[in-house]
Amino acid sequence: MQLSPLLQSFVLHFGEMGSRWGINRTVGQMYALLFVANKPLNAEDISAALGFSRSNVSMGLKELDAWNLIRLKHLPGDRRDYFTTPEDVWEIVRTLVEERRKREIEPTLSMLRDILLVKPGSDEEQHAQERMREMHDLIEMLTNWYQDMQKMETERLVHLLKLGTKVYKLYEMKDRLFAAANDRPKKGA
Amino acid sequence: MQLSPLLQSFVLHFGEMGSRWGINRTVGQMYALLFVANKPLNAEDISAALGFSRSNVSMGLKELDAWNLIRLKHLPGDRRDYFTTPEDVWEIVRTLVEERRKREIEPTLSMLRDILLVKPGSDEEQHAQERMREMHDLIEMLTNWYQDMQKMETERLVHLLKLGTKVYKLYEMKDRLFAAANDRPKKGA
DNA sequence: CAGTTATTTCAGGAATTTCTGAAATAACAG
DNA sequence: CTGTTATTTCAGAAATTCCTGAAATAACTG
Repeated sequence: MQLSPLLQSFVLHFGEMGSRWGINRTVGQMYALLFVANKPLNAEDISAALGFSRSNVSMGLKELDAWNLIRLKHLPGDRRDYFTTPEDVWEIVRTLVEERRKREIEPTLSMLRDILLVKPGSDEEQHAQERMREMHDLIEMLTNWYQDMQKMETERLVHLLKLGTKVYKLYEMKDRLFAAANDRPKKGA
Repeated sequence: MQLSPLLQSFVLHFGEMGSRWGINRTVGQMYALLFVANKPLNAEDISAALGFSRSNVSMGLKELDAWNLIRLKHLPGDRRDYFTTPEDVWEIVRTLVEERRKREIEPTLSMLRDILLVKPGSDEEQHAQERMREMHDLIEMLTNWYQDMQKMETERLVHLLKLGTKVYKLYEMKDRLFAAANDRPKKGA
């Protein structure tokens, strides 16, 4: 099977991008292919379309499954495994972020917390701990924020993102209004 | 020069993390070291502390400089180059995100836009384009949102992040209030 | 059960990335 | 200009990551 040039360039680009983000190039290509495919694909399809060995495809799919990024399907009367990506692109992004949080961010926070418990033995160590504290607090703030957002349905999240900083200006306005109201003497007080 | 175990574990951890995010392990370690150091370091210091060859340090610093992640300093009466990371951790994160946006996100958006201009030659291609459109729109929305946020001063940004979804609930409340007001018949209408 | 098809595993070869030492360049001092 | 010190460059060695083919396993079928 030969990919059309249109699919080809998409697939190759995502292979490259993957490799810049710590994802194996061929796994990136496999995912790109599954993402744009208009039907579930089996390992043989992928192998043929991308020209990788069957075993490489098997390992790639295992990897993608471990990241919870693909869905296994079965076609009636066919015992091969077919795969798709989730329909919803937002779900894909959420899964990616969530997995990286679990695998990389949490261990990092935990390492930082451990080191911060050690009593510094020198000025150098004390300064290092101050820096690590700053890093810890920043990462924690961002992940807390993300987990808060994570709960929203896509619709609302999109709305909120489109508002951008506008929503904050409104918030400041509210604060000013209340401040003004509190300046006025209350009836009967 | 030998690193204290406290610094050692931080530096090694960040080397590992770097490599999972597409950053060379030794470059990650160099950055971690510069980040926690209580004074500017020169290439020789780094080389000695981490046990890398002088030339590897030179290339690593060049790389970090290309990412705009380090600052060059000079000490009076010393013609060697000394380096630090920016004081502000938020600035570091912003620079990282901004550089990746320029290097990876923008080319991806541009590739997607190009492909989306091609007239689909089959159902397969048409479906692929629909998926790419979804991806394009999502990435564009996230980067637009980020660039909006990017403009805020750190203080305000932190405040907004801490509010999380609360700010959105307030926004919805405002909408409901206005809706209620509009339901009431207007005087003289 | 034997035969067939689908999938996985994994040792080691291939490809890529990273790192080094030696040499080149640069920048200054006397 | 010569000598000294700092930095960069780069070819190839070293290390790591990736990929494959062969064999094993698994899951069905008649």
